[in-house]
Amino acid sequence: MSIDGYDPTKFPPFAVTVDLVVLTVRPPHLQVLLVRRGESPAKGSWALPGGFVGPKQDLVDAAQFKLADKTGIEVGQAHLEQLGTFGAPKRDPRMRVVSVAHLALVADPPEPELDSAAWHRVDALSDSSLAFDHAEILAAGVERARSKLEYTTLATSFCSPEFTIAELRSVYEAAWGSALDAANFHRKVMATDGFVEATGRTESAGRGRPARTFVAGDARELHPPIVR
Amino acid sequence: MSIDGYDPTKFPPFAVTVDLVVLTVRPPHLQVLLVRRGESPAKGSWALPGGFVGPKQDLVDAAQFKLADKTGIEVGQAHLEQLGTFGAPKRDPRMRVVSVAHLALVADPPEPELDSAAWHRVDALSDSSLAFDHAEILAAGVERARSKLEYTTLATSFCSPEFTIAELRSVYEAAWGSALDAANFHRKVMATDGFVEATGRTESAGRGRPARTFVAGDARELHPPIVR
DNA sequence: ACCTTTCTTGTCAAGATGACTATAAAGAGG
DNA sequence: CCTCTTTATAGTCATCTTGACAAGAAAGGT
Repeated sequence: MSIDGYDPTKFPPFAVTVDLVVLTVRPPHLQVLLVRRGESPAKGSWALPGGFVGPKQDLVDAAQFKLADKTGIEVGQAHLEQLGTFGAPKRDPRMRVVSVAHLALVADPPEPELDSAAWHRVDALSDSSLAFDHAEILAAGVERARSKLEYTTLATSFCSPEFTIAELRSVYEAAWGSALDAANFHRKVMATDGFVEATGRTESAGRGRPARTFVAGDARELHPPIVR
Repeated sequence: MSIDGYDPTKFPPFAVTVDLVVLTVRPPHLQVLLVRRGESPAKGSWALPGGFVGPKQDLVDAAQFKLADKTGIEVGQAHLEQLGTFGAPKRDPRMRVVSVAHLALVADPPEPELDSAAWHRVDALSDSSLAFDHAEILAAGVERARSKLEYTTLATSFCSPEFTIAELRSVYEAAWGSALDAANFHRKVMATDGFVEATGRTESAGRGRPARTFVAGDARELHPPIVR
């Protein structure tokens, strides 16, 4: 090893993968996309979608590719960010695998084509039902999403392009698992410049007064935050 | 590749390293520990300390080890967290290297023993003066630290075990580069349960009324946050 | 026509914030 | 020893934000 500890010509062998925590909201539930493993180890149990990073592939590109593969969602249709890297020596029993986990937030996803993939309620999963350390990764993803709802405008990523304030509120309620006061939420959202922009149209949800519809604004951070 | 995209027995070859963003506050400046590269590429330029992850070494252990190696700071003496993973295909010209960056916050560090390591003011570094993509990693670390000061009690990690409110305030001022109202800061800190705990002692800084000293409390999050 | 439902606006008291003033407790210098 | 300067800490007050709730608006159901 060089004095810098940085001579990659003699490196220990690692495999690098991406794993995806793909979240969506179907009120009143927060859901995650899981795939059933077809091979050992942990054959038959549910796992996060993931795969190898190609030799010349950027990390986020690998995640984009896997997301499109599993959900049909293309670049720009979903929010995608790096979540964290999980590389405990024994996390995969076969060899040393370092997984760069990514968090994806999607709106109105189609049902998965494959039987081996399905949406699961986050609050109905037990830790032991996921393969490898995926329960830990999922927990990190859910906590990241929950906290980013507080101080960013990311909630709009869970909504269709055009949405009502009530739909936006249902995102918060599903993610946080608690009810918010509709009037105060409305006031708060409207008071934040660039969070949402009115379309001028309305949408009737069947019963009750029709709601005005909005599109996402260009603000990315919330000052002040929406508190849990 | 298996149907899961997860057969690590035929993996593309990656090197995995850890890089460290080690920050400290020497009022009124936020400083970062850099090492001068002794080898090509980028020989002679400054870089973040880092090194290989051992074949059976956990990521955070590799970071701990490097931190102790460069600063003499042992486990538990500093805050250490994973920052993010940087793996662009050409970030190292020699081969594919994925670096798991970590953020360390230390108090009162000793001067580095080696000439090849030194503390640098964060606000006096130009992007082009750092090797590889280390300017990007440093920027991510600084932004993480700045924002965590807002909503966590991490500022105490930059202080000696026993500190005054003014010292705590100087951490915020150094990190954010702006002055805070001493009276309001004092009120805010004292109003937050578990942020600091009084020792009963005082400490004279030469001139002015001596300040009461405190130790870090057991709270980890700030409700409400201290706003920038 | 009336009730129910949902969206939206308004009210009000309590709490938090920012700017500022005032007092306390030390050292410095005559 | 007595003021001046400096820093720490306490207090004041107008303004802003919040949470709880009431009330009006606009639809569908019966």
